[in-house]
Amino acid sequence: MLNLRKTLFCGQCFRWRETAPGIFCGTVGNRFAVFSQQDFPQLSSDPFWHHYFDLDTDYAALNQQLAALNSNLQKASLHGAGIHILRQDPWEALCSFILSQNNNIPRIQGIIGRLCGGEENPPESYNGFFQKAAAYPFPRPETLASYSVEDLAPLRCGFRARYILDAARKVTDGTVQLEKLHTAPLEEARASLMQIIGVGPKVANCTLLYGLHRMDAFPMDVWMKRAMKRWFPGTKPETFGPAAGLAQQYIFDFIRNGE
DNA sequence: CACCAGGCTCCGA
DNA sequence: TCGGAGCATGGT
Repeated sequence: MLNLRKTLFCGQCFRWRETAPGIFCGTVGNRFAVFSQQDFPQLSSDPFWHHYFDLDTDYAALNQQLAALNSNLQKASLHGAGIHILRQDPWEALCSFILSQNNNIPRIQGIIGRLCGGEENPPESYNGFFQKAAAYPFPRPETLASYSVEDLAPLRCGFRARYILDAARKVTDGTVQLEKLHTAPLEEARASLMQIIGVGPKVANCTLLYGLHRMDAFPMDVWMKRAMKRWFPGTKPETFGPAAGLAQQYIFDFIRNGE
């Protein structure tokens, strides 16, 4: 059973807000939504949200596979049960994780909110719940490609501004073809993304996992290195198999909220 | 005031 | 190829 709060706030996406206890507001594509946990399973009948929340994937089966590999991973997967890997827009995921580097989640949310315009232009209210969830679509790469670093100054994203612009240009001119990365070999897809200034292995892997639903991608960072050393000494990411990305998300969530 | 934040680039050995 | 400073900004 999908857990909305865990799924939306485990660090895989940045445009949702819990505007009141149990009330989640966010924008996906050009749809602004207000959900609560009770909206499931009714939500699953809507094809758009069904796809976004990845309701066709058998997470129970994946959990069992992961839990069987290692007792520590079993703990992490129990703690993370209910997390789904969202099917986010590749471009939005790429931008989000470029902005996430050397940054923290609240500030990432703020920057992305400003990038989408919702922080400066909030609708008057939405069922009384609206606070600062950005009810505006994520800007397209063609739009951002026409901007300059100075134009992005109001975002206050610092040195990441030129990275965003380089990403926008390379996606717009076809240097990086995001849709092709769905089926490209993992290493090839990673190398393609790393043509972008400011995109290293971590950002590339996060883009693949969260933006292209490449469950085989394993974002390795300082957190994960620490976790691997502590809980899985001598283990390599490949050990986690085709659901390595999901394992990574469980472990990340476990470090943040469990442990 | 120091330190940190889901890293990456650049530079020097 | 490897290690470490520097990077802009905001929060604690």
